[in-house]
Amino acid sequence: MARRSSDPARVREKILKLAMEEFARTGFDGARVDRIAERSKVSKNMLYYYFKSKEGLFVAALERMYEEVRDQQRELSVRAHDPILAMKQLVEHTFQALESNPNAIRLMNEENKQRGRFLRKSKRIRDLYNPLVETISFILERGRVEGVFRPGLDSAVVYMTLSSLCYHYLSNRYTLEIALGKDLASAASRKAWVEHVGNIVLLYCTAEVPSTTAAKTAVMRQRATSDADA
Amino acid sequence: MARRSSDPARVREKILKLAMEEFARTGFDGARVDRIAERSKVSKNMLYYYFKSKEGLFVAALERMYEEVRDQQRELSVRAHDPILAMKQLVEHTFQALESNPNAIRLMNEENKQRGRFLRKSKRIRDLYNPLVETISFILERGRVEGVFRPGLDSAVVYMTLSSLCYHYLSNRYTLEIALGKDLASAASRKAWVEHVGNIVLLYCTAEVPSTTAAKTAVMRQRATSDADA
Amino acid sequence: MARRSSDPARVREKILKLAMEEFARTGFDGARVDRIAERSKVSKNMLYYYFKSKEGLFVAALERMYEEVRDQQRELSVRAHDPILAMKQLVEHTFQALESNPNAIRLMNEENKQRGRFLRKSKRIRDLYNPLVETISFILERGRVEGVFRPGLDSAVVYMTLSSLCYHYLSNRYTLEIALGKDLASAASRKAWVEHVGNIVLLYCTAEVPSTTAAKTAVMRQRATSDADA
Amino acid sequence: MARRSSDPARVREKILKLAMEEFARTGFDGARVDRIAERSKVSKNMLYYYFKSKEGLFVAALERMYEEVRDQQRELSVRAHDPILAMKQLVEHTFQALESNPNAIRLMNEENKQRGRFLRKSKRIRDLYNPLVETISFILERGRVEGVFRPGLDSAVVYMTLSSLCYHYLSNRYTLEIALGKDLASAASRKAWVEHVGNIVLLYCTAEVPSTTAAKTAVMRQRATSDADA
DNA sequence: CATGAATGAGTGTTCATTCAT
DNA sequence: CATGAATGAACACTCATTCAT
Repeated sequence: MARRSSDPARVREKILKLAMEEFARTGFDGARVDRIAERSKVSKNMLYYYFKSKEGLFVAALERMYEEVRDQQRELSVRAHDPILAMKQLVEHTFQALESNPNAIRLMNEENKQRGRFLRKSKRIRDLYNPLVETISFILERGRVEGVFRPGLDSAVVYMTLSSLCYHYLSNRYTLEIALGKDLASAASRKAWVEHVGNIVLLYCTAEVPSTTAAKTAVMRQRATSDADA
Repeated sequence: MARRSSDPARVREKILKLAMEEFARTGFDGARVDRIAERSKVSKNMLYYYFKSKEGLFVAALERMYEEVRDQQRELSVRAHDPILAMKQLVEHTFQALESNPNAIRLMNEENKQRGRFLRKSKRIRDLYNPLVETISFILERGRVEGVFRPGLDSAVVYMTLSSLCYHYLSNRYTLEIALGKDLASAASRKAWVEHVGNIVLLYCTAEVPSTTAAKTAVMRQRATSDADA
Repeated sequence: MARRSSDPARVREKILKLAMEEFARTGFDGARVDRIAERSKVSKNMLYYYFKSKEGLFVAALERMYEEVRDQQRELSVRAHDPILAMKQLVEHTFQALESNPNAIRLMNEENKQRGRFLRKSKRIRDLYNPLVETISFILERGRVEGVFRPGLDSAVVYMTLSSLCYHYLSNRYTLEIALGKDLASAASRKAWVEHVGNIVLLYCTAEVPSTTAAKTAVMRQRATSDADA
Repeated sequence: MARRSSDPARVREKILKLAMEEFARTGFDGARVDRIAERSKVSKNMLYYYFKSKEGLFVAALERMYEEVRDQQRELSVRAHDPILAMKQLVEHTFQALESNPNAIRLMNEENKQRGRFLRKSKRIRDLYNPLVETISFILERGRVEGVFRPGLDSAVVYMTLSSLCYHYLSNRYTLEIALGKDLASAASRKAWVEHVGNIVLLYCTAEVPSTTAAKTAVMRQRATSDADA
């Protein structure tokens, strides 16, 4: 009913959404406050009223992004299945999450480019634990108990391994294509890579444990197929 | 006959060097033409005379960076040794090369952020083949012949695997540290990761080939040690 | 029936106090309405409710300042003593009043800078008579009757003389220090100046009246001492 | 012949002139860079090209003003005449200089309001000696030798006395008019004040020296006339 | 009386780029 | 080849003021 736009929380939200897009698309330096204001149909000063500065807006956008990622990973937890399947699904899910969230990748890259300077300003982000590592721990433990994974595996190492392989493919697509002369955007190419990542992670988790022969063989059979596609 | 001003090629070189630094440090949008001019002690007009525009300068800097990377990889070719050792050395060398060349990482990230927009403008870069993939092919072939690596391995996949794992650790250090709550900058941490990458790549190359037992066992022994460190 | 919020008059007062400070410190243009609101812990709207505009607030602050100055001068009236002593005390008091009231100086300067534009808007200020001039009249008259001051002295001229000499020393301290290369902030320097002003005013009031020899000699004795200090 | 405006020095000069006006009229905070740029018909960036910042421009304007004042006082030195006449002329000249230079007064006031913060930034200003004090020294010395002035006079005190009395009349005209209910702008009023200042300064210089009776009597005769006018 | 949210014109400053010499 | 001076659009940010509740 009011002439002025209704709900402050809604306005904040709209600004934040558009800010995430702008910052992801152009980086912190490339982002234009004017553009964010214009697109969110809010006058520039409101933007400063809510977020105090361009930096403040960026930090808020980062925080929101981290929350979204965490929530997404929380709801899609794959604790149910058998360890090997669970791990494969986890890889797939991680890849898909990153793929469907290009803004997250770009914001993280931006943050790394700035040497974590914005991260350091946000208590909220530091307190956002990553449920993925926990999920991995859970799967690793079950696998160990069931005798398909070897003992002594570090969930952090597994996390870094699979996320590096997923993230880099998506993040560095253009320079990889130059280096390899291949198209990485095709569905086939992506599918093959996800399978490759799953294989390699499982290989690492099952390696050298004698009784895993059956599992490993299954894994390798899949890999053989997918590698041929790539 | 010679003028006192240092010859044009040298000037170009100096500009390029400072431009690489500036672009790597601050990204394309954050980079300031004035700063590059000032630091290279060349008037701004010279900069435009040689490179036509900020974009032109960025492309030239990218080209130069790719050449340097290629040359570095060429001279350190590890074709000599036995396949398993060669692969391990290749991983180490790749990591070290990236680590000692943070500008290269940042420029590549920048280029990916811009969706390859500058890359596309440079014929020279597209023509720059990457000797690393060739080296990997060579090692894989020798490994296959010697019976330590399984057949059917794709050098591109191996390349992507090892470079993802090395690159991501260095490039995304800050967000990884947030996600894991660990310090990735320590020498111990880096060493453990390089060994982990070596292990995982070798695991992939030797997997499921029955006769590789000896090789695999050797690999795993090392891994056991390094994993304990991490 | 009473609301918990402190009564309007008190709020007005608080705002006014903080406004005087802000306007004195930074001038009209430098003053920030937000800052005044924040410091007086009153919402900006209240400020506009009470004073209508930034100008209105400034005028109110000016008025209040003039009232304070007048009240201060009223309560410290020195009508009691013998004329020469009274005049000396008046000078001292004037200097001290200005010195302890730097805001008054700055607000007056601001007002003069604006060519009296705000003064003209305030009937109240125009109606505020200055008791100082009256006091001077009183002292001059008594001095004339007692034969120590010469006749025909204009209280306005005496007022302007002594206030110029006191005011300027305090108001233009920084540029005077540049011009003279001296420190005017020291206690010794200030004391010497006040004595000098007293001497000069008395010299003017007693000049050339033959029978004043005694008074003049006394004055000069003091001057000799204080001039030596300066 | 050139399309772009001819002489850099001329451009700088034009900017400076307009800047002095703007700063004098509105003070530092009230001054608008845009306005200065527009009036001097120079694009805003040129202004920053030459003076680096609004502050830089203000400091430059202050410097220029001090130079002008010094030059003006230098050329009009009154060292020639007999001491009493010389002093009277000096007072008149000082008053006229300030009166014809309202920008100087306003810039000095501004500088004092800012507590000398700009002055401190300028080595040039600190090095600009004030020839006025020297002239006063000269006159005082001659007066002492001729026996019309008493010995032990401090040129700095005389300088402060006369400049306070001249400056304040002009600088604080509006608040003085309020305090006194008089018009200070009229020619008669100004003339009377200048004579008063002359009288008072001479009184101070000649006071209590027995043999000066003649001189003093002359002075007082003039004063009697002028005081009647006021 | 009192408040949080909103406005829009402006505020000092910077940028990549070009011109005349 | 080389330079100092110039451009103009943009940039992040701020201000006094007002509206709806």
